[in-house]
Amino acid sequence: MVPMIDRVQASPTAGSDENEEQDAPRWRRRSEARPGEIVEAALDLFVEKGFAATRMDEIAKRAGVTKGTVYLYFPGKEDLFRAVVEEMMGPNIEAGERLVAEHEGTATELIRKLIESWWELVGNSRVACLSKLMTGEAANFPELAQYYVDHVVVRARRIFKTALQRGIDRGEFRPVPLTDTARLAIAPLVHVSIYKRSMFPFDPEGCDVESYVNLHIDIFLRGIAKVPETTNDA
Amino acid sequence: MVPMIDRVQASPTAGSDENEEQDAPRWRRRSEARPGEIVEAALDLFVEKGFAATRMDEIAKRAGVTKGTVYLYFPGKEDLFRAVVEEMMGPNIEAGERLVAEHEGTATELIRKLIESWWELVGNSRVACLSKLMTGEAANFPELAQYYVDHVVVRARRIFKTALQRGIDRGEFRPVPLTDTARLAIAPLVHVSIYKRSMFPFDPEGCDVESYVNLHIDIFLRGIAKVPETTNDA
Amino acid sequence: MVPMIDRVQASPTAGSDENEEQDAPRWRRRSEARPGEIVEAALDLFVEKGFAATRMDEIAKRAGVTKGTVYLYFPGKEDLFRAVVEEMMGPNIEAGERLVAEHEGTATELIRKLIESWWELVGNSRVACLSKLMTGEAANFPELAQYYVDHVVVRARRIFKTALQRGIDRGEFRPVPLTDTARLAIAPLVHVSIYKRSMFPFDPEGCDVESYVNLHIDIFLRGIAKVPETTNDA
Amino acid sequence: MVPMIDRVQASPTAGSDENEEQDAPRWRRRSEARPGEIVEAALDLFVEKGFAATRMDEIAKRAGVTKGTVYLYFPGKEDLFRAVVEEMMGPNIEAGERLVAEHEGTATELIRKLIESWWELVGNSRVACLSKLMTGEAANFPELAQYYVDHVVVRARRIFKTALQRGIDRGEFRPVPLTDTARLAIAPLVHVSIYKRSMFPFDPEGCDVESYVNLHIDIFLRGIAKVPETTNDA
DNA sequence: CATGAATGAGGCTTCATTCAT
DNA sequence: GATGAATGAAGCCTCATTCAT
Repeated sequence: MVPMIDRVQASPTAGSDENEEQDAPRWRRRSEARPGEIVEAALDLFVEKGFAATRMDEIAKRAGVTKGTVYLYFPGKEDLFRAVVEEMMGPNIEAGERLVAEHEGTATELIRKLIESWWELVGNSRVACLSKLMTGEAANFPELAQYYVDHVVVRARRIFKTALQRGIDRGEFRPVPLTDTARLAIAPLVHVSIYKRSMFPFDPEGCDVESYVNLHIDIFLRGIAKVPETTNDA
Repeated sequence: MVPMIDRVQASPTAGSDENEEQDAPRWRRRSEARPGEIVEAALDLFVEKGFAATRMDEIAKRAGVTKGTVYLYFPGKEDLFRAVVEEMMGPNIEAGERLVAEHEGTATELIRKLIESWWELVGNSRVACLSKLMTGEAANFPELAQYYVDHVVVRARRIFKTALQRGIDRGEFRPVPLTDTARLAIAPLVHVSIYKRSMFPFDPEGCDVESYVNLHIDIFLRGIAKVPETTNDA
Repeated sequence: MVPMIDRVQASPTAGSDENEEQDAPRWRRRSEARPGEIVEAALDLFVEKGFAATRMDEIAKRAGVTKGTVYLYFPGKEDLFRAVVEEMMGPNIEAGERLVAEHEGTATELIRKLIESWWELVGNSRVACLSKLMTGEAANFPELAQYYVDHVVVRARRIFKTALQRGIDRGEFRPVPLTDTARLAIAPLVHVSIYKRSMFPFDPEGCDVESYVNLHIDIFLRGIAKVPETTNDA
Repeated sequence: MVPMIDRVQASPTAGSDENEEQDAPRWRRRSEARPGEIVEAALDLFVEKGFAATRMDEIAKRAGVTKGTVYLYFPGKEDLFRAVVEEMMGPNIEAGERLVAEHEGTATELIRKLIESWWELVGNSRVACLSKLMTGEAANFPELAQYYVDHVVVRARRIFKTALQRGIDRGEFRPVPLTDTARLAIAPLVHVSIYKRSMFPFDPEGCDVESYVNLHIDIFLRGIAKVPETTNDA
């Protein structure tokens, strides 16, 4: 039983009015924070090991509680999983949508900004875990997969399609097919955020994601840029 | 590719060691084929549902045998998993390596050929499942992940790095950083082959992978092409 | 009977030790009533669902308190069960014993009175629950079962045996075997009070217990009555 | 692990072709008998301790198998319970129905025969356990209780009602209310068969059920017999 | 006193694995 | 070889019990 340690790591900002001294009471009432901590712990483990390979005990221990406590807040393992997914699928897409709506300037700049802020807001945060999670569990949770595709994947793609269309209209981009091009704008980002959470520790060639993303922006924008005469023959 | 199954069912006369006489069963399972069928079945299920969520019963049933039979060929579930992974990580990289070694012509052409044949040989076949499989199970099978990264990921990347270097040397490509650019050449391919086995059934916007891959080649090659004067400011 | 509950809610001014001042709560639960309410709630549920299938939460909720409170009054679930049983096995037999001791008149009248008053005092009240409870839990609480048999069953049977003996002595009844006849006098009563708490809700043919009991008295008394010459040959 | 002993006790007639010598194989294939043995074991324990208080391990051990084996034949504990109940509610009522249909002779004789054969066929066998079982679990398995009442209780009562009506028509019996009288004919039988499985071990006054049943027949038949002039006023 | 969050032993159930046939 | 009944360790979940507030 190491609740203190875990708890301290999980909520470093919690406030210093408790657990400062004395002889370790078995537990402490903190009901408001609990569900959140549990979801966090569950997210980490589900992403790392998958749904089936994650034991409820592990989740509980990482959240600084015991098995039974998890069941005070979630009816079962699947419900916890759903809660994790739903929690992550919150308001993150909206930022991108606002960016597109409010942008004034070239579409080139907009695309650059979208990719950069996607990485900042999403790719780097725990929300990016969602990609890996859903990729692994789509077959086991079809209705969640559907929801994820509809509310995250397609929506994110639409943002890029809008920006691309604007660029084409303004004469900045070649007339590229919107859907697949949007996919190609996003694919390297999603891929790297999945990769980061799976193969990365084993890859001997390190990767500075920042540079990687910038390189992607560079190549991608050049790749779709309007040119006077065709340089390549494809 | 499913070679074992095809061979066994499609060419009943091939192995002449035991079906030569008697009352003509149309074909007879050759016992040597068994492990192959089991590995095939296991691959499908592991890829679809993950290692932990796949039951030995299912694998056996899909392979057309009973649970006990699986244990005649594989000491345990983990061993079967390793066998699956190892079977897939076979000779597929070599084709690419030969392509690079033997290619005569522009690097642009080489890159195009590499991507196209990657898709044909790998991305389209069950070997591409490996990406999804390893992505999901890396944390649970670290030594396999390490092996996979070393023998597949890094090696594939090296092929592209070689081709890129050649293009830079010949003045076809801008001087791009090799590793990340190689990653960006591959990322959309791996991503789509993973996506195809997870979210695809839920994506309302269909995807013609052929066009997608060609579009990727097009944008990518333009993106790294040498240009007389800078078109974009990045 | 539910005396505790009635008293508490019906006489808010009774205990003047704590509700004398302030903003007039209409009534206030007197802490002495608590254990009684809990026992009542527990009885209901134990009888309905059995000991093992009854949760402490349910008992607490039905008693209007929380789980923790139950443990202020009873050390554990088994202790609560024992308390329930002991509470019910109180002074109810004595009424019958007094009836027999004080009765002046025919034994026929006495038997009739015993059965009628048994139904009024016992069969109709929650004490009759005890039959069902002990029947179901005898194997799980042997020492309680023993106590119950000794102090309730055998004692009740003795009452009837005494009455029967008196009737035989006075020439009202045939010389019947005392023990089994006493059993036969009681069996339909116990049976109906158990039945009422289990199958009754499912029985499409309703049952007016009053008539049933009177019919039993009638048939039973005719059945043991002394007759000049045998009508039946058994 | 003591499977042999249990198995030997559970099926003494099984046949001597096995387990005679040698070094005790861990288990032996006997799939046809298994479900029956498990139901038997489950019945015993459910009757003795109730559904909730009976552990699957116990059932398994008494059936001479292990926990997991039970789940090869029954999907879960509740299903096993249902199977037990349904198994017992088989063809036992029909014997009574045939008896009534085929009887030629006095209604008095018929009633006597019904009660006697009820005890032989039902009261004495494991089927009588059903009464205790359903009495205890009615609230927890309402649909089973309903089924039981409809197919056993009401049907058995109808048999007696028919016999009573015949006796009244033939002038053997007084005009008694059919339903309640039928109940009174059965109540002592059901009660004793429940009692036998709960309080009996604790009752210091032994009970020869044979005599008890005969006494019941005697008193009951005298009680409903037609008499020249009314002796009692009820 | 009363609360209810937290605990953890114990039961139900699954499933990888074994082994007599 | 192949089978599938049987096993039993391990995971999910419940709920009697504890205890800081």
